[in-house]
Amino acid sequence: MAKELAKQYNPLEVEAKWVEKWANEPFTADALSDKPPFCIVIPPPNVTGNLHLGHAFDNAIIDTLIRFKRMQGFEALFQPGTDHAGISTQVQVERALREEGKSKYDLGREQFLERMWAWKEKYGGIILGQLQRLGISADWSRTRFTMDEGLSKAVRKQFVELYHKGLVYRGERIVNWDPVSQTTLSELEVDREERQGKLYTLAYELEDGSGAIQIATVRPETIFADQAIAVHPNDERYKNWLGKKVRIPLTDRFIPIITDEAVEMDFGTGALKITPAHDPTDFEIGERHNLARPSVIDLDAKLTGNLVPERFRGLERFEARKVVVNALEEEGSLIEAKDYTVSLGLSQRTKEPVEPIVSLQWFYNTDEVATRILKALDDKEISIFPERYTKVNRDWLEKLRHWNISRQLWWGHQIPAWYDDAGTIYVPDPENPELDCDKDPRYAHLNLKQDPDVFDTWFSSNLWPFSTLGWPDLDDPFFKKFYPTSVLVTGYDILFFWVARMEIAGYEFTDQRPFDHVLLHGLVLDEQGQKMSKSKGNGIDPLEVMDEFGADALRFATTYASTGGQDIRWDGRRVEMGRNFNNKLWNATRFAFMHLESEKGSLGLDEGKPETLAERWIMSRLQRAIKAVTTQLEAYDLGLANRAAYDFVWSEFCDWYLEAAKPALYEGNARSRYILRTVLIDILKLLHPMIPFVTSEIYEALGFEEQLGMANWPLADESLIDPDAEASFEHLKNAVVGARNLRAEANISPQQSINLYIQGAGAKTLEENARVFESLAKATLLSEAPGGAALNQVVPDLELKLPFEGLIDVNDWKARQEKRLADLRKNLAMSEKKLSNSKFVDNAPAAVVEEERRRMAESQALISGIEQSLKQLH
RNA sequence: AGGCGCGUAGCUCAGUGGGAGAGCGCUACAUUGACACUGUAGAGGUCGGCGGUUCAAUCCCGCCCGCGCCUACCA
Repeated sequence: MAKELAKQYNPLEVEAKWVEKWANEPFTADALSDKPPFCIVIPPPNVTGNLHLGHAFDNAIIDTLIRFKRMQGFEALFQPGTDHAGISTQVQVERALREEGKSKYDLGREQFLERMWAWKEKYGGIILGQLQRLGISADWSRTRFTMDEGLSKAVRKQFVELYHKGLVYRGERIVNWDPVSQTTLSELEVDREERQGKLYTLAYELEDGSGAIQIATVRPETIFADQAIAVHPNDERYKNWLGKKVRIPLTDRFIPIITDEAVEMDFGTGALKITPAHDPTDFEIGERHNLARPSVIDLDAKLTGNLVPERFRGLERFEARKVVVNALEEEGSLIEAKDYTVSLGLSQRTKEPVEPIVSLQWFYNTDEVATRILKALDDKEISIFPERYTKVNRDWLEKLRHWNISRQLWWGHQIPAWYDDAGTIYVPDPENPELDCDKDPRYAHLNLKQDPDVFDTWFSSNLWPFSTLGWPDLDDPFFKKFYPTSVLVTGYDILFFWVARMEIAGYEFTDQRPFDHVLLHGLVLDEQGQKMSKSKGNGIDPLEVMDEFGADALRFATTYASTGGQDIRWDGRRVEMGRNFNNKLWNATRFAFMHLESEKGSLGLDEGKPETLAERWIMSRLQRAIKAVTTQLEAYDLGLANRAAYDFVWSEFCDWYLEAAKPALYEGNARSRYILRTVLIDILKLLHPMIPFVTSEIYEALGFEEQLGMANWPLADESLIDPDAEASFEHLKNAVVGARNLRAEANISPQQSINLYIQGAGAKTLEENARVFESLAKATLLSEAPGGAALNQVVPDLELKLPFEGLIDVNDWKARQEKRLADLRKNLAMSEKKLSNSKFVDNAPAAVVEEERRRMAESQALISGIEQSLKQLH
């Protein structure tokens, strides 16, 4: 087992080796095993995307949980895959085409899709390779893609069944149109942004010449599609005008004045122009009053149609606004134009202002299933971490609108609906959903054309937790074993987009929750606390980070920063912290190996119980660390688990145990070597889910054939928890720190050994562990108090005397002691005040009162000790 | 307009109803046989402000100030 380990840990070499191993021999899951299942499906990244920090963060968390559970004895499945990501993928290919001077229409649908698939083949594997670089233990033999055959069947089944249940329907509704990508968008794909605009007040003259009604609008270019002017039914100002007709400015068309409760009386003039085809609110008002909804804006966002005076036709909407406003001013219909902040809807993908248009689209009515999910959330069928997001989830479900599931794209699942010449809809039968209607003999006499549109991408990724496991094949062993999945881990920003829609699909199609738990984490922000985005160019490339510091360092930073669903401001110092820690672990291992080598092949270890104080202490502390890390990982508190492990390894194992064990180890003590090895192995196990590479490498170097990821998670042995040893070791530490402090005060060089006399209640422990103490403090214990000049150091239960004749800055030393005294006296006063307060003594728990008494005694002892040593100075 | 989160050491952040912690940075030492991606000893905070509950508040409650995010059909 002896291995030469480099003095400094080199993650690149080590990680490359394990990346290859885990890619070629992935952690496969056995659907038929007896072990309890634990499954997490990956939030599928865009198939042609590149790894960014959000992915790295998310997958590091997932993999930490997966590896932890696998070691705990669960049959763990990390289900990987990618998403076809309709718009953003198609946009990429169209951009490439444009560089060739072509459009998708030049190629036609079939050829264009061939290009899309070629693109997918070329770039589709990149992000998975990048995820492998992170060391995630996904079952790569089960990689899925939303447009795989099986998953496509699932989507088709979803649509067909919903259609026959009457839950998806085709209807004319107002939708968000992106004139650039030429498709509709769901509410969630539209970002709201505040923009500086104008609020125009326009006068509409009454037909009878008795005056004019004034309305306020930010979109004067849409007046040509106006169908009415609406006022609030209670609005006294307009009572006498109801039913009268007014003329639309710049035209000779007249529209009625109606009432509707949606109108806000105190906004603007209290009168609202109703343009059903170009505004969602107006559309609803129009529906209530059976208004027509003529459109005056086409799909390229240009003014169009007979209602538009000829001189305005063909103008782009924003250009049209300027021209129309000028004309209104000339006509005298423009009363006022004041600055106004408008909330504008922008396409998430193209950043173009969205145009509300009336259009024939497919909608999914989720009202009923939403009610069911709300109950499930109340019943805790699904638990969300952090808990507060449950309410956010609920609020969204409560005011769900019907979901527009059709997209005017070519890349995706084409809608399996056909129309005959009369426009009648044909959808496959639920019993035979794969049979296209135009191939169905029953319809052979008809001229059927398939709907050219595809489904919203989320209308396939909502099935992900079960479509990846084999659904709709209910007998698929993976579906049976791993569904419902255990935890869904993702950023809170896609709670609505994806999580809620998986809940919908899960209850609709599998009649149960798709996951037991949802773990939502924060977003990774840049150093300034801004969201990272391509357009801002403020992104950090995780691949560069891994190349410089190692994937383990990045993963360390990730779990370290993962607390309570809080956003994470990027701070490279956390990665350095991880790198330094990995190096520390590596070097502690190098040290351990010096004492674990054996020429004869046998390690010659004494597998006994811990005996010395240091051994009892470290074994006790180890049990506590095991309990802490386990509990915190189980509670998804990765940040706390990380800290518990870090502190134990660095501040206890390295700083104290290794140093305390040195005398025995250098003598070759067989039990010390055994304890050292035991603790090291458990440390590797505790750290492995967070930093899998370095721990796997060391574990292998220790001579284990089975890789660490398959090893058993350590169980705390309560019998090894030893409060006496912990208290005694505390004395030892206090004494060592006190001695080092004395040395520093006296300006004695670290190489020079010192003599020390120690008295007090803790002195016995030190005498019993003289060798360890002398080694740690580089001191020799004196059996008698020194007669001459000495420097004193008082610590709890101990007083140290350092015989000292040399020169020191007495005033400096005195000043420090005085400051310490002042602090202690303050503490003492506080303790006295509390203990003399009968309410405190009566009400506080006995243990707290007892602790206060102990503290008071300690303060008193320390004060008198320090006072004495100050006196002796004179 | 509602909802949520945040405000703790110079910086980035943990944390708890019973005298506040980490990493980095800073000061001073140190290259003894794991590690300078290191060790040792230090300095540094009235835990945003004001009230309340409590024997006890940085932590619970209320109000206020600042920052951020998410929802919303005021044109």
